[in-house]
Amino acid sequence: MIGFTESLFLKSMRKICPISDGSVALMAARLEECSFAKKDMILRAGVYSRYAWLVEKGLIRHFWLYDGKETVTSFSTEGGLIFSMDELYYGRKSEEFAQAVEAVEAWRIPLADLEALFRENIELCNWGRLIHQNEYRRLHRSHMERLTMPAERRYEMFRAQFPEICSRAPLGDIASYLGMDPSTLSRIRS
Amino acid sequence: MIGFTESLFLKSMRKICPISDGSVALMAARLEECSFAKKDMILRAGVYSRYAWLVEKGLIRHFWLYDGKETVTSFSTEGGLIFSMDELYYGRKSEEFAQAVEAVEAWRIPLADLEALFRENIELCNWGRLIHQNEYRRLHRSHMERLTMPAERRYEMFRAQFPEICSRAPLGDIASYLGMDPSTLSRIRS
DNA sequence: CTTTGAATTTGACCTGCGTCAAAAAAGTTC
DNA sequence: GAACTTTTTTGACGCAGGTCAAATTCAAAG
Repeated sequence: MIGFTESLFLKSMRKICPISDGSVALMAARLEECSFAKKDMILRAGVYSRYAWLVEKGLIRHFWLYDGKETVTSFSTEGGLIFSMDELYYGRKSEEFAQAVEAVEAWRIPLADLEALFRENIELCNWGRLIHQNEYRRLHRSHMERLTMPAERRYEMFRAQFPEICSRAPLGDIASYLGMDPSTLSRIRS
Repeated sequence: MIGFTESLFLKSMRKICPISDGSVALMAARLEECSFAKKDMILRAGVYSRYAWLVEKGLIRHFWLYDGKETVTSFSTEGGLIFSMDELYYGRKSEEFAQAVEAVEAWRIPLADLEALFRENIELCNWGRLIHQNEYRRLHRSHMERLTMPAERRYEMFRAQFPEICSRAPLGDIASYLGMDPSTLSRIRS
């Protein structure tokens, strides 16, 4: 894999907010390359992971297991940050799974190091805050769409906002994310 | 109204994380008492509000207006912080309304001052972060419930988690929050 | 290639919940 | 407390979308 300095990941970090070379170096010093094959679990519910992953390539789906049924809560792709919020913020075991849908290349960083970087470096701290805020907005919007729009319209919205994911993720996962049956989504698509 | 130092609001702040008397004083210096009658709008979509409100007493509902239809997104009560995330984080006009359901007593603080407090004071900053995280969790959970549970179960969950709001808010608002028809909730209740 | 299992499509049927409407109850205003 | 508004309850009915199941296409592994 290419170095962090030339990575797609760093590019997308810098699209969000300014990060000086010094801050990049601080971060890069903690990173370790790693990769996952299709279907590998990156996070598991009921387990401490101790790491966060910066996604350079690939597609990940996040889901809940509830009453034996999977519910997809979000997707991550190039530029995404994978971690268990339960663990980073509350020191609890994760309630969510994260699984590679496509093969994934990433850097991993110990959660404790990430936390320290956030605490000590204002640029990285702001980056973390902005990631969190954007995630909140996505969820809020998706919740509203679920409450106010019929299935077909929800799919259109999704396609408009995430065309890339729409073509890369399997139908079943998208249907689950949108809160509808796979058969319903299949019918909508035709 | 009583002083901020003896307020319920401060008590509930300190339940979330430690706040020294010094930080309290910093905050108190910026506060101004204010109140709202039942049905008063505290935030309006399409408008800059310039303030945040610390709720000492009363009940507020937050909602979206979409296609002429209101959708309740959350409730705030004693100890809650009311502000437009669109404005504080993105400098944009609010997309949400906030309206007093019961008469409200609160302190208001200019958004710019709140931002400065967050930026400069680590205790207040952490308090802000925690509020935000809790809000995210609530939304996440509520979204999952909507995706995975039938109407009746969703109401039970709501009642278990927010018994207070459940008895104070009108049926119509709770139904909207839970994403069901008022008539459905009325039937569930009996 | 062939096999085997998973994902998607398609059809027939069914049901939870929304819609519409009207009556009853509760709250507001003068 | 009478007139009016708003909220809640109740009933009849319909449909979007779920469930079940079988057929088909796709993908991975040997």
